Amino acid sequence: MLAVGIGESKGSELFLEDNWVNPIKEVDNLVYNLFQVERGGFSLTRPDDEAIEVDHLLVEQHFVGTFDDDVMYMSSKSFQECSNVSDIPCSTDYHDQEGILNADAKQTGKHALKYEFMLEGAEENEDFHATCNLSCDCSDFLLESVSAENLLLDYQSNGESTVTNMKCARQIQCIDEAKSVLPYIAKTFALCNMDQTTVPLNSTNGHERHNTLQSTACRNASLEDQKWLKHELLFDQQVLTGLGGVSDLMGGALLSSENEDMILVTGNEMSERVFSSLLSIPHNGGLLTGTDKNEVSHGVGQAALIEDNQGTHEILEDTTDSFMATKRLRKPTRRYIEETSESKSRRSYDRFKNALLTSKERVLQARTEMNYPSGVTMQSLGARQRRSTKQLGVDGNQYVLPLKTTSTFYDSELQDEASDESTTSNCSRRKHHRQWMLSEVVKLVDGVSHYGVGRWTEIKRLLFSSSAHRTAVDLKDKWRNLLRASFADSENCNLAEAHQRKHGSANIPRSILERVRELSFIYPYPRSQRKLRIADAPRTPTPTPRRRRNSGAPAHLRSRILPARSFSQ
DNA sequence: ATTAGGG
DNA sequence: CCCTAAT
Repeated sequence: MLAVGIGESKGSELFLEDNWVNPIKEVDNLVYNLFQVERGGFSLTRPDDEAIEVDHLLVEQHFVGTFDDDVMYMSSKSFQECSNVSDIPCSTDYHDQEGILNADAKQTGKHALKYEFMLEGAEENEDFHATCNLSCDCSDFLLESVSAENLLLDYQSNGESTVTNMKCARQIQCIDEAKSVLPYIAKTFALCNMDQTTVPLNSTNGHERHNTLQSTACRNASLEDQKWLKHELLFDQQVLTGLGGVSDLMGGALLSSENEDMILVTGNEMSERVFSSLLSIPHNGGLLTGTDKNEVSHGVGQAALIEDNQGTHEILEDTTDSFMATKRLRKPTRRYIEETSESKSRRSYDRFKNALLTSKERVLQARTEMNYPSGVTMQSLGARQRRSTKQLGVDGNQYVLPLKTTSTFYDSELQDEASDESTTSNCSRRKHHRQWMLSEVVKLVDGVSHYGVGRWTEIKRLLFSSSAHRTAVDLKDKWRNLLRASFADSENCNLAEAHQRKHGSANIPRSILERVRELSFIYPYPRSQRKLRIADAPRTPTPTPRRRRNSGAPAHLRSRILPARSFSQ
C-alpha cells in the first residue's frame, strides 16, 4: 500500500521496500501556486480538500503565495503524517521552523543557494550519514528567500527494512534566480516525500481556480509545464534519492560531509527550460519564450490542439495522456538521427523513452545517465579528482554537491568511450569482440543488482539501450564471466592480484568483483542484498568468507536463491 | 522472444 | 562470442 505508485506493471519488486511517499501532489501544488503568484499576484490558500489522500497519507498543507514587488513570499505550515497501512508503519514528522519558504528579498543579499540535507540512518549497529550541499550562484531575480527546515523522516518497512531512520535537515539560505529556484523548491518536497511518478496529475481538484486563468493556451501551457516540471523534478528527486536513499548507498557510497570533493550532479536543463517557459507565460499571454522553444512550444501546441477536440476539464484530468501525446509529438527524433545530431536529439529521444519507463526504471537510468554507479563502493577504488565542468557538458545550472567521494567511474566512462572509438578501430576490436569497458561493467552490475540475474533484456533495454552491440546474451555472458572472476578473486584474495592482472579480469576493480560476488549469493532484492552490507567491505578487508570453491558455486547458489524474485510480485 | 548453458 | 535447447 505504501508503495502506491510503485506497483506499476512489472518488475516492481525493486523499490517496494523503500516506502516512498508521493511528492507529486506537493510538487503540483507548489508549482500551481507559483503559477498563481506569477499570474495574478493574488494569494491563495490551499483548500483542505486537496490534502493528500493517498491511502496512507494524511497530509495537511498550507501554502500562501503572494506576489509583491517581485518578491514572493511563501510559507508553509508544518504537516504531520502518520499512517499505518498494511503492516507498514510510516510516519513522517515534518518540522518547519520558519516555514518552508520564507522569502524576503529585503533581508537577504546573498546570492547563493544552499541546499543541504542530511541523511542519518541507523541500522543494526551501523550509522550512516550523508550530507550534501547544493550551492548555486544566482544573479537574476525573482526571489530571495531564506528558509530553514528540518525534516525528520522516520519510516520502516516490513521485513528487513532499508532505512530505519532518516533525517533530512535542509537549509535554503538564499535564492536569487527563478531558474534555479523552482527546481530547488520542489526538490525540497520531492526529496522528503519520496515516491513514484506514475500517479496522474490531479489538476482538476482546483476547478474553481482555473476560471481565473487566462488564455487556454496559457493554461495548457502551464499544465504542460507543470507536467514537465513535475516529471523533471521527480527525475531529479529520484536521482538524489538514488544518491542518498536506498540500499546501495548504505553500502558505502554514502558519505559524510567533511571531504571537500565535489560532485556535479546534474545539468538540469529540463528544469531550466521548464521554468523559463513558465516564467514567460504571464508576460506573453501564452506565448513562450523559453530557452528551448523547440521543446516547450511544441508542448504548448499539442496541448492546445487537444483542447480543441475535447473539453477543457477532460484535458486537465487526463494529463497523462496529454503528456504522452506531447511526448509523442516530440518523438520524431529517432535513432538514426543520433549519429548526426547526437546530443540533442539523443536527449529528446531518451526523454521520450523515459516517459514510458516506470519510475523504478527511471531511477536506474538516472543513475546511469549520471554515471553514478549507485552500489559500487567508490571509496575503495581510490577517489579520482572531481570531474570538470567541461566534462559535465552543461554548466549553466548544475547542482554541486560536496560529497565525500565522487563517482569514480564517471571519468573512466568518458575515457572508455573515447578510447573505445579510437583504439577500437585500430586493433583491439576484433570483428565480434568488443572489450568490455569498466563503465559497462558497472552498468551491468548495477542493473543486475536492481533487476536480478536473468533479466538481461530488461537490463539491456534500460542501461544498454544506447549501445547497439551488447545483446542481452552478451550481458548474461559477461555476468557469467564476472562471476567467475569475482570468485576467483575472492579465492586468491591478495595473493593473486598480480596473477589476476596477467589474466583477463585485469582492470576490474575489486570492489566491483566483490559486489558481483555478493549479488551472486543474495538475489534480486536489494533487501537481501543489504544484509551483506558492502559498506565496510572495502575498508575492512572483511575476509570475505570464502564460502565456496569458485567453480560451481555461484550458478547453483544463484538458481536456488533466485526464485525469491516471485516473492515481490 | 528470452534465457540458460555448453562450446 | 556463438549456438542451441528449453521455456
